[in-house]
Amino acid sequence: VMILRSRFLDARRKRRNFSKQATEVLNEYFYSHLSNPYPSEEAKEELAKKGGITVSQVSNWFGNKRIRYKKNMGKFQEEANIYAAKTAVDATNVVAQGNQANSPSTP
Amino acid sequence: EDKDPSCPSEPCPNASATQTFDWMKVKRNPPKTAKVSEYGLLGQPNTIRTNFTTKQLTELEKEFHFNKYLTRARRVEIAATLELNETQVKIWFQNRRMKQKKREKEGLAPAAASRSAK
DNA sequence: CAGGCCGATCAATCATAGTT
DNA sequence: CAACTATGATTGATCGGCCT
Repeated sequence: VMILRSRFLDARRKRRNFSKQATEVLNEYFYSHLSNPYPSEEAKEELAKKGGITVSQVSNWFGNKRIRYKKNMGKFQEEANIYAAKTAVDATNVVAQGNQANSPSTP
Repeated sequence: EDKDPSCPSEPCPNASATQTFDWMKVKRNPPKTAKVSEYGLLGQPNTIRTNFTTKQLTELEKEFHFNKYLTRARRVEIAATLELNETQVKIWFQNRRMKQKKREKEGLAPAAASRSAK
């Protein structure tokens, strides 16, 4: 019951915020898949590559993002709109029809 | 205690643009680590995750290096020695193995990257 | 059918980086 | 510079699936 908070005084926690681009890539995926923000292992690898971080970091990011998002959805509305608009630009190519397919490469 | 944690008495009028998907409603059951027989009666169930002491972690770590997998007998023994549930010991080993695997994986990928750089 | 393991995830918390 | 917030990582424990 003592102050055994010395659980891990390890210096392994030299956190460094992700690069702007990494966050960009992650948020883009998150908000464009808001209905199911659970990237597959393959998707995580790709996100990791694009963001210049590790797969574990991608997993951590999504884990934290999901929990924090649902914890306080209101706080993310603004962010959601920003990225929603971003991904929308990608579809403005074919303004002729409302194509819902958002998976460029799906055999 | 049968109540609906979400929207007590209204069909949830999805406010703005973004709606509420299933994953946002996911709720985990509270840890059953609680032991009604320990303090006399319920009241303060260990609703939170138990914090292992440094001593317990040290012992578990030692055992892990001895054997990555537990035996029923070993488990009972360790649980008794460390004053933990057999389940807690079991779970610790499972998590530990996953952690080990993760570390190995992370320990190889960077190696391959530095290989080309050198 | 019960019990253990895996892989993924949750959820709470720690410790620090970045803001105000 | 202190106080507060945002964020990455850690970890005990849960969930679903598979195997024995």
